[in-house]
Amino acid sequence: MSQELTDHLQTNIQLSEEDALRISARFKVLKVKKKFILLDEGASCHHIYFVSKGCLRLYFLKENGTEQTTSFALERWWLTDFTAFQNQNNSAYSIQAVENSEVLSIDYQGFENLLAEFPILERHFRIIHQRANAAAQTRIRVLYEYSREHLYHQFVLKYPGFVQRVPQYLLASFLGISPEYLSEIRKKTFS
Amino acid sequence: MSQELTDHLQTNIQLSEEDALRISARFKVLKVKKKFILLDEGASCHHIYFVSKGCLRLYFLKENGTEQTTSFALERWWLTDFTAFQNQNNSAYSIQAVENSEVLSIDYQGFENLLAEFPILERHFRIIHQRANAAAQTRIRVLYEYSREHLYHQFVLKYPGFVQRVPQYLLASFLGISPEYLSEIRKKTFS
DNA sequence: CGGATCGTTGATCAACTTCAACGGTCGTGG
DNA sequence: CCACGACCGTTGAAGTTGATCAACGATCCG
Repeated sequence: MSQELTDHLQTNIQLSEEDALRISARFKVLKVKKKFILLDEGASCHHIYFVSKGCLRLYFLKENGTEQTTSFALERWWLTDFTAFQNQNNSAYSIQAVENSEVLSIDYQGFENLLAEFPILERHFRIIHQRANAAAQTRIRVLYEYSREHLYHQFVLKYPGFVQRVPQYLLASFLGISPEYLSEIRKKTFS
Repeated sequence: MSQELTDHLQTNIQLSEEDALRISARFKVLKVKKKFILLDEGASCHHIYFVSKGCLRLYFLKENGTEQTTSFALERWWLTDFTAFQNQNNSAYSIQAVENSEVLSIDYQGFENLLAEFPILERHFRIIHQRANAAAQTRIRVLYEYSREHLYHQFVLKYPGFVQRVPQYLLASFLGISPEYLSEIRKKTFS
């Protein structure tokens, strides 16, 4: 039973406390330590995850062997490899805990059942996904619009607290730059 | 009344022909010529668009004055600046017809009313948006994973017919490269 | 036919990567 | 609690990728 999930469920729709609890009970609670791997690239992706505490990251292995982080998920974010989840095939990404975290998970069938039993949730997830889409549009835009250096400065301005929470090499990976270059950028900034 | 829309609406949900027609009737039909601008950057974004025939593009103006295309929408795709649409404020993008097109549009309030009257549509759009999210995840991934040159080759392989439909400078813009560099890539390819 | 737009070419330049090396720090086992 | 090793961040040199600018040829359309 997670307070974060029941709160979250009630943000977009009218849902009784009872129903919120009944829904919340369908999720499995995972308490994971920093660096724990929830989903391994190549494994079948049956679950969707909700972060109730902590932080996860989604990443994959590039041809040159380095890890490329494509997203972080903080409290109250949903995360999975949506392509694999929908099509019920193997994941092209891994998911790892960046901090000690509490994560709720539900598998594909459980999720479908939930939507069938509580059709009001269709609206909730329609809104969640529509917003995620808006965010993705913006994300793609800034990748086109700005230099990597500018991207770093923007990120620090936008998420000042978050920069402290992740090691620098993960931030570099997320921004799509080498740790060395990020180091150079930071040096420039402070001098 | 658009055959494309009624067909599209019936792909994810059970919907009677009558209801499909009744829904479809709420959309305004726009027949636009190539290069016609449906939405102008900075204008208020009240509508969401469904492409029934032809092709649209979403783009914005970069600081250096060049246009950056971030997506194309082909038949049966939904398109808008989702951030602006949701929040009912001004658009950060423009939308232009790439070819002579037929487009259906509905404004924010009309869309909300439709969802209220036909709640089954929540499911339809939940699925549409979930899929769009999966696509965005993949899009972001390839932007990180591959060189611009590789991106071009992949694109040609994946959408061989589409490359013929758009002028080369728009393709370059979408790939995030200069027309000159695209020209160079093509030269290398054929020699 | 004439003008504007589009694609190409080559030269120079900026952004960012790669590699190798070094110093600091953190956590773990003795 | 200390010592050691692994990992992390930094530095500098050399190399790549792709942008920018200017000029020219081709093509499309009125």
